[in-house]
Amino acid sequence: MEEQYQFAHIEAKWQEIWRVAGASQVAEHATKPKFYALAMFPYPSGNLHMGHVRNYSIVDVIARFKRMQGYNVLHPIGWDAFGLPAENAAIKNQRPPGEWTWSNIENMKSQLQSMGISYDWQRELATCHPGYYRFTQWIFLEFYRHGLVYKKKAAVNWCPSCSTVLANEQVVDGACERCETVVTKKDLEQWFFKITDYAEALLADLEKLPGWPEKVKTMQRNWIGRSEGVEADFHITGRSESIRIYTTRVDTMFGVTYVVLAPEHPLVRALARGTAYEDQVLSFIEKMKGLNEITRTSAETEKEGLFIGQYCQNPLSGEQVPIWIANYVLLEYGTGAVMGVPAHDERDFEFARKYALPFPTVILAPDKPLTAKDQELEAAYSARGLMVNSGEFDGLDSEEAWDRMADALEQRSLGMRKVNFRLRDWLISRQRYWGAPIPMIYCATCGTVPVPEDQLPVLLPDDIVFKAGENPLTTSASFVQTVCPVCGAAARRETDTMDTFMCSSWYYLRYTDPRNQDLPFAKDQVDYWMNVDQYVGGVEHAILHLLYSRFITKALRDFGYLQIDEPFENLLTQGMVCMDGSKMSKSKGNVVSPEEIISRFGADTARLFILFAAPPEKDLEWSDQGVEGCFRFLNRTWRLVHQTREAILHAGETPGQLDDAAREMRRQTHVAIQRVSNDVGVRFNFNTAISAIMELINAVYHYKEVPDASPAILRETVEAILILLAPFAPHITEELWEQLGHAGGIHNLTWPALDEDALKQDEVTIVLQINGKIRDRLQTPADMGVEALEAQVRALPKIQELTQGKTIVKVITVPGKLVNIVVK
RNA sequence: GCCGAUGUGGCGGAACUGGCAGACGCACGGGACUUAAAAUCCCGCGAGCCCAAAGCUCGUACCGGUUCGAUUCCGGUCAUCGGCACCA
Repeated sequence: MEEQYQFAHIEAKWQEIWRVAGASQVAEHATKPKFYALAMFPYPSGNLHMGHVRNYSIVDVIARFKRMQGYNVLHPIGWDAFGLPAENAAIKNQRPPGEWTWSNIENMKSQLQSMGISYDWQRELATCHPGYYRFTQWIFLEFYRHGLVYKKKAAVNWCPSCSTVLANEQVVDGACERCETVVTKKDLEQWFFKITDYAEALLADLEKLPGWPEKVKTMQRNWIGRSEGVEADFHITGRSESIRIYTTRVDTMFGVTYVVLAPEHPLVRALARGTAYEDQVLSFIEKMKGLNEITRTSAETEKEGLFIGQYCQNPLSGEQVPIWIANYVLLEYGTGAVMGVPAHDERDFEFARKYALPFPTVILAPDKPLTAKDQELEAAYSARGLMVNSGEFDGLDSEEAWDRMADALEQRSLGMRKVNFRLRDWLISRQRYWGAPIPMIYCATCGTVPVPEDQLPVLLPDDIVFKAGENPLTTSASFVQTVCPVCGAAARRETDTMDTFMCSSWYYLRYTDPRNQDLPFAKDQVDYWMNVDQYVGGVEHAILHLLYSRFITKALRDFGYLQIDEPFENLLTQGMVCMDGSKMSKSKGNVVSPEEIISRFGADTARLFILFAAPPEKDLEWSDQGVEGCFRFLNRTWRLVHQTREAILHAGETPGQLDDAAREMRRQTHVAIQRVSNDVGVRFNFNTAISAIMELINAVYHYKEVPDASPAILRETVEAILILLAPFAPHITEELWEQLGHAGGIHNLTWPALDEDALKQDEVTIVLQINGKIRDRLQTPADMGVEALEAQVRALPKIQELTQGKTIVKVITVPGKLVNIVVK
């Protein structure tokens, strides 16, 4: 009776052996090419979920494959350990957030280890460890030193439920991306990172990332939102000030019939002061303040506005136009003021129709007759066309007029070309405890003073009170009260902590030198390992994490700490793990726990299924039966080795003379080597790689029953199966490799080389078509010439019958594949 | 509204450069083994015409085009998903 596949025993055995041996530890290497494989590090929520399993299985296959190909592979893991859930748990349990976090890390670490992933555990890091966040603070200070951090009072996004501010990127559909509470606006003094200084570079360098999915690059482009336009001054009639507007359609400037300011625009109150309009204006402003962000900025909200009693002058036409305020103009974008061109802008059109403002046409559609009356317009015309009613610019094409009018404004010093971005500066302050404290001190005499580098880290205090709705750091007297590093007087510490995205924007750099006590990373190490050759994670980070990381990398490069322009060479965004058509989530109750699957079938089965069920970038539908199928496959592999083991152990070194069946078996082995190498190494289609191995197993099951099956060929095939399968199912293959009498470990082998000669076939099947429709098939020698083949095909009775009475127009022959006879 | 992606059997998916549509797996059906069941092994499995076979016809969301030949290329339509959305 043959031995059973005891996955639990085998997996525990090899995990211990690998752990003791430090099997995946790496250091810089003088000659081997390096490869940096990275999965987005997890938040220590407490338990691994299937999304993690998928993410880490994908990267592990890549890492193991690259190792076998001779690369020096860095494959690290760590914990994105700061954040709100720990703090909420602290409030609930009245225990410190660190306690919750570290015990979660411990638990998830053992779950991760049960998956048999080839991490270099020596490099493990956690962002909540003082040895790490010390350098998060260090980076903050570097940015401060270089003028890329500033503090300003602004109307910021506030999540009432999380009681903290949020970055623009963390507001999704007007709600908090974490808890989905509707975000409000609050005027607060906050710390910002000047990501907008890098807007142009962040946009332009997307071109340097051919290894990124187009989808992610498009999302970043949209988020950065570059637009080319003109700023122009409309002089306010009877006053000294001007209103500066921003427009991308300077060519429509002769069609301006009003100018609109955002209600919050600083000029508004001044312009209304003491006029008959003042009361109305003030109450309109109040009304706008009361609206939440979603209704305020939604395109569906009806446009609403108010004339404020003043006029200004069109800088090009000289015309007087009324000044309005309206809800659809945003203070934060451009100059907070726009010109209204109802005939050529959809929004202005809607607004003008509501308030009976005129809409003169200044650009004619190419096919539109000049007779069309302005008031009969049914919609704004926003495309290019012929300039009319535009003074000296009449008759020009609108695109040419754009440049001429911009020139005219610049010459008269009434305006200038301006590039605008939708991207705003990154708000990094958080009114929370469980994050890296912002290393700044407020002194009554010296002002805002950075904490000196040698005083880092600014440690999180323990003497705090956790209460909902309050920043816990403000309750720690020992933390708040400090001395000024400049003058030594009593001073107050900054009590805000940093956005956790700050911590996760540089962790991939720390892995290259994780225990450095003096610097976030040493130059030679970071230069050796960076950049990340393959990064894998969920598409939900397309903007937040991936944009911030690119920014931090570029800035650190400019400070002289890095040589790279971009952190992540290749990016793979994996799909979600779904069940019953929707993403597995606790709230939907459709979760399958990795722990349960691993205990029932083993880690190898779990890994294999999650890689086999779908290509990595697509969503994956969970199937319990599919898991069982993969388990069956591994059992089949196990039995195959045990059934052929005796023959293999006694096989001679050389196969000798091969018969047809042996040659065909050998061919199939090398077809599989070719396919798996390409699918894993080039295409990242792990599902088809696994299919190819399954096919090879099916083939050898038949071959081993053939009389006189060659033991040497059996050995080559079975060993190839194990090696090809090793990156996917590391434990079972390691065990079976040992059982076949090999020492030294399957994962230390070199990836099998392809024997091109073995792929050659003596005979091939040729498809015979008439007018493109398949009529027959023909076995021919593989090396048959085109003419001989065509002659043979024409002579076939079936082909003769089908072409009888018709004229053969031409014959198309694809050697080794098909012959198509075109008849009339 | 704009941008991007996707659409193939009962299901997950394959077909890499325009050349045998449906590999591989799941489910299902049949058979072998077994006292029996499980496990395992073998065979079948897009639809229609047909008792069946041989054979023929249709078939990759829909309509059309290019081509000897289209799941693949081009134009249009529809549907689903994702991102952005009063950004001037």
